Amino acid sequence: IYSDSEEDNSPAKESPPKKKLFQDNAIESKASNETKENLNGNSKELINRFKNSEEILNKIGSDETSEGKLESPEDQNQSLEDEEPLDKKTVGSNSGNKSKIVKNNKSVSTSHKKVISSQKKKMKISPTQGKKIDKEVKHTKSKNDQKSPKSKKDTKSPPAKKQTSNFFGVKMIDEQIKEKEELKQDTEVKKNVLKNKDNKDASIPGIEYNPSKSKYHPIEDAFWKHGEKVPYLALARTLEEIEAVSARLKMIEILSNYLRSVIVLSPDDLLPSVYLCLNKLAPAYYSMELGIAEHSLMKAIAQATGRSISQIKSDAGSVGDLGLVAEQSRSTQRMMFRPAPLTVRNVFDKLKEIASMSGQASMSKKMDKIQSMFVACRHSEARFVIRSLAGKLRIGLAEQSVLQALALACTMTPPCQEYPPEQLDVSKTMSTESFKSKYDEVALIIKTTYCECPNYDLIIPVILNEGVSALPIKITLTPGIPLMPMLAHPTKGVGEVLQRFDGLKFTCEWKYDGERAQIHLNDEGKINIYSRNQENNTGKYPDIISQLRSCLGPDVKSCVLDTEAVAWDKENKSILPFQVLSTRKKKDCVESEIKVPVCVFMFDLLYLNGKSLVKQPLIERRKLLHDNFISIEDKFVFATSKDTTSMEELQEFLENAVKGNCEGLMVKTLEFDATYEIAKRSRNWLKLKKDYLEGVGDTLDLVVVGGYLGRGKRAGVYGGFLLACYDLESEEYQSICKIGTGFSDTDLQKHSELLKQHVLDKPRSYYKFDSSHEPDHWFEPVQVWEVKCADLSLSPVHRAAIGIVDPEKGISLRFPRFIRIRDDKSVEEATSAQQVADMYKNQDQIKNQGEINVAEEDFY
DNA sequence: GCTGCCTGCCC
DNA sequence: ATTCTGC
DNA sequence: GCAGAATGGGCAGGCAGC
Repeated sequence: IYSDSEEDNSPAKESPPKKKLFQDNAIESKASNETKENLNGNSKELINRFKNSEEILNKIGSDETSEGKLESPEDQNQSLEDEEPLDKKTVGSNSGNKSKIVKNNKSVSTSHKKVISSQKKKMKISPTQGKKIDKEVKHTKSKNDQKSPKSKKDTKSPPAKKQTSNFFGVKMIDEQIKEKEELKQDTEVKKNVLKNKDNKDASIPGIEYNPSKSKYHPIEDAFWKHGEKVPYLALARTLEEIEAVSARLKMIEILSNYLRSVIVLSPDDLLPSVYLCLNKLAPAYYSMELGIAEHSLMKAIAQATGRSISQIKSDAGSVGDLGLVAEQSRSTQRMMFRPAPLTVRNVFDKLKEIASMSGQASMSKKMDKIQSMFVACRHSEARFVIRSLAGKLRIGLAEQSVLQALALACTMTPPCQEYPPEQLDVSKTMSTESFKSKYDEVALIIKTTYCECPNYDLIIPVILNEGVSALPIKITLTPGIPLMPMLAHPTKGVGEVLQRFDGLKFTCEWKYDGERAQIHLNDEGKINIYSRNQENNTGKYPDIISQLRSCLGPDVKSCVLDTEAVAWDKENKSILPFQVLSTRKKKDCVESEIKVPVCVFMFDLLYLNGKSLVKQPLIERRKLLHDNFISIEDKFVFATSKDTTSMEELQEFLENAVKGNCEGLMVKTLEFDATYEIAKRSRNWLKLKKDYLEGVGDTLDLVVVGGYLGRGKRAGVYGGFLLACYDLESEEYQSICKIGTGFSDTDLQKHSELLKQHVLDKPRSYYKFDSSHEPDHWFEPVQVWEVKCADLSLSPVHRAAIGIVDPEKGISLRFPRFIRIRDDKSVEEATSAQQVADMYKNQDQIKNQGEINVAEEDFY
């Protein structure tokens, strides 16, 4: 493995003098972006690529023209209205450089002001007060930043997720008022922001619904009556309260209060309520997709509000959340008729309808549907409807907490009682300890059931009709229904593995770079295959299905196997890269047409002949696996494993796994804590990969050339960046990857502060990139970052080392993450295109393939 | 019928 | 996938 | 250490628009 960091440190190495960057003579832009010939990137091609190093390639349209066009003119007409003073201040305190920034990014900054202004109006806060909010938001931020280590505790400011600070205005305001604001005030203002309601909204029944109040009464505190449909506003209010809190126990309590009301008053709405909280439509294996995401959603919002897409887009950029944008846009709308209030079931049904639409013109039908929902939204409903459509609720509560809340609700207010129920709050009638132990018991039952049968359509009715205690009897692990898979924790080295499993028996297995495949065989001989996320992959693997029988032992009637499906080169008996596997067709595959064969590596057995094995330790499950299944070359084989506790052997085994084209190792206890009980612990295994090790793995030093405005908790800073390597030959900065992980919150603050001083109004002519990666802001090349990755890949869109390994494809990074700033390197000393190409060619998998090719050539 | 964009799902 | 953070 | 939420590359599938 080529690790450049050390070599590069020696300044002796070619360090090109900073010079002719701006001489155009040398630039003979080889960027011949004529797109062209196009075979589609099919698998055969990829395989060939690994067999012969010369081939034909396909190209996805490139365009370097992205240089010029920055923003559409329409945004520039926005009136500045009453924010003028704020605007002036913002610009005024900028140094010359910065005022240019503001100008260049007019669309972003003006529209942002607009959002702020609408917030102000909504809150009925005078302009001065409004400014104060901005200040204070920033105040906490910078405080966090400056003395993070020490004052971490007292900067208990509202969570970042609620902040919508002005990206550009922030700094100067901060300087002006840096003095003495109390954090307490800050918190209070924040609270007001969240609680304050529109006058217009004040008349809406249910607006005061508050599931977070203490001693919540499921009947009296609800604002709808027994037998009525649950108003969507009740759920929206619940989600709002949850979002305003960061303590998970509190979130669970809030949600459980809402659920208690639903259970008592409107049990039929429990199922849609749960689904809406999870942002799911159905079990994953039903393959129900909305087919709507950010782009379509922006279009829908634009249409519904009569604004332009680019306005919506730029608001989304500065606010960091489409849901909030929608909520704010909506309030400016005047409506002739007030549509009927939304109900929970109503919203859920509409989402399902949207998902079920397909075929010609389905997109515009979906748009209509979204708009009809949108105009019926009141108060915060729009925020959550839009987020549901976007696929993320982002309230700090998800699957595990929903299950926990369900458990709490069912414990306090047991389902299936007559109305009015006798038991509304069981915790009042028993000791704290006995309540707690009952609660734990219920939670474990619900979670276990869910893990063995992740299907709320089955679980919720049983809870409602027969109670939680019926779950373990009625709903059990069944072949044909996927179960949650065991996952693994990353570990930083052999040392950490030995430390964690100190004194325990454990086994190590090669970690294959393929796709998780859970293979089910039921009593009737029916076979199903599920992905790691319970998607139904049965139609994707007819080859596995037709070959499964040959690997079954004589006594196997039914089973569930845990395996990894890996692209397989039969001739050379070797593993092909993940990228090859992923070119396989996904739907309705026909065995005879399969271009990428797979080999299945079996590593666990979860069910055999009618019996669940999840409570058995791995050592037993593995024995059953080996006793009942037969290894078939090229088709079904057991994962290579080794039981050892010797550090040296472990190390060596890891090296071998990497040489064998594997990612690393999986390490699992055999006896102690060795069951497959996901509900108790879902990451019970360890994974050990080469690139986790400190100082090992591929590391590159890359130049930051662009930034993307952050979303959610990254609103107000850049959430991701575009990185480039430097090509000495052409003096180009060639895009190599985007990066968005590895940063602490402080890192992000600092990066944003620095880089916003180097914003360009258009990319430099020597930046090479694909238009699909156009950042929100371009930067001057001013900083080098050390970045780690797991692999280098040939990329259809990135341009690094284009023309060296492949005439039309550049190189990109798999799993890129930020390590640190390299202040000791100038941008021209960044990893070069040639070095990138060398690193690509030096990868074990490429070399392995290369050796085979060489051998073949010799043979002929 | 072809292409490009968007989406969802693998990692 | 990786990584960071509040609890 | 869990749970959740930020974010990555890259593929096939599907629809819109030509």
